[in-house]
Amino acid sequence: MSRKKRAGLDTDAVVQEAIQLADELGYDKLTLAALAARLGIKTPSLYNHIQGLDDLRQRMAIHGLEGLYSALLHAVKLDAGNPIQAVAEAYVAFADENPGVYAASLLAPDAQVPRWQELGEQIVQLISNLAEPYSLEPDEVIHWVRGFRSMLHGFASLRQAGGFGMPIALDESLQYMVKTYMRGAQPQR
Amino acid sequence: MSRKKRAGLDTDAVVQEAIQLADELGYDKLTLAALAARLGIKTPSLYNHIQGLDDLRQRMAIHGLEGLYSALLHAVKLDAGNPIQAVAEAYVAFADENPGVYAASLLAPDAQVPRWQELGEQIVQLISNLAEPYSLEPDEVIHWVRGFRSMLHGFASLRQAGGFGMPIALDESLQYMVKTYMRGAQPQR
DNA sequence: AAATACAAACTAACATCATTAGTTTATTTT
DNA sequence: AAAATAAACTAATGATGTTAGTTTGTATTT
Repeated sequence: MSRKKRAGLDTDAVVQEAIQLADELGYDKLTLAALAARLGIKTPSLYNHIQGLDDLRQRMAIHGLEGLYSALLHAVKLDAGNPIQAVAEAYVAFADENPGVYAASLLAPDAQVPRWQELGEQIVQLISNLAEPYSLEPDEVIHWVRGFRSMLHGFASLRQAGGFGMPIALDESLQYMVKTYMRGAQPQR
Repeated sequence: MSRKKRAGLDTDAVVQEAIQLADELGYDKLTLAALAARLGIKTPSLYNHIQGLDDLRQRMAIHGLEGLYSALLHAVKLDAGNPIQAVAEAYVAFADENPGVYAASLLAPDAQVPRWQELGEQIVQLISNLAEPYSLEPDEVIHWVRGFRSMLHGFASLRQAGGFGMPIALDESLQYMVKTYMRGAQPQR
């Protein structure tokens, strides 16, 4: 059952180390050479576990979406008071703490990989559920979800890129943004 | 006054061609080799006009911000009816039509380059002006601007990355998002 | 008009990177 | 113990960015 090979390496260990490296160096600075060195093997040996750089990035993307989904789910379960704010904070925190894998998760999903598509749908579903209190039309729910995701990704992305200049009171900015979007979605009386 | 050299090339022509190439191939696929070939010169000759790939990307970023600012300004001047929606549409359209240069414009501004900082501030100022009707406190204006930029960048970025799945009714989604944010920012009566 | 200066092209060379092919070796299975 | 297999290796190739040093065409100066 348990096959042990020379260095105890398998695909998952390689991807895991790649994620860690990408978080440290930045997604675009991740190289197979650096990864191999870190694992104590030569670059070509990586091809025993992954198909190449593109394949590695795909696997990182899937790990990223799994982590993100898990973080969002956890936020919903924990904070029942204001799930929308909780999800927003969890989303941004995840991107902040796992910049490498978050960048990978933005890769255009390959339709050939069902798990990929599936994870995307799960995340959309989770966010859709957040819109329930607003009693929106089905079409509007789609718009609401797209808007919410845009806000969160945009905020996380700009923040990561240093696009906000001085990083002062960013938490308040996130809160304000989400609060404002929520208030705007509320039925007008 | 007018110096003509061998191939009529100058820094600006190189950057211009690089932008065009990046828009065609994608920002990350832009290589000095491809750029040189397109200009009919050898790769090292590029170094007579630019300092290297990083320098080229910086120049592309500045051109991108100039183009973006210009597009937003134009939208404000033209559509006096709903300047916020007009700016949002102009922003997303610019990112859509100039994907390469828009990607470049997201580079973290180098504090050593004044023009860069300056353009960022101009864009922030332009967006700040949009918040005037809401009579917000100074702190709130900052939050409002950050939120608005996050929405627009997130929308443009996710759309570009194919993150929205089926690209159905994206214009309506953008309208909904902006409308909702606007409504939420309105003083409650 | 001839000489000089200079900018912009070139060739040659190097380091790094991803990738493929073929080989060795350690572990597992028979 | 022998055979099979998986995972490491070496060697080699083609791209890429970059630097150094050289040639050459245009512009300026004499």
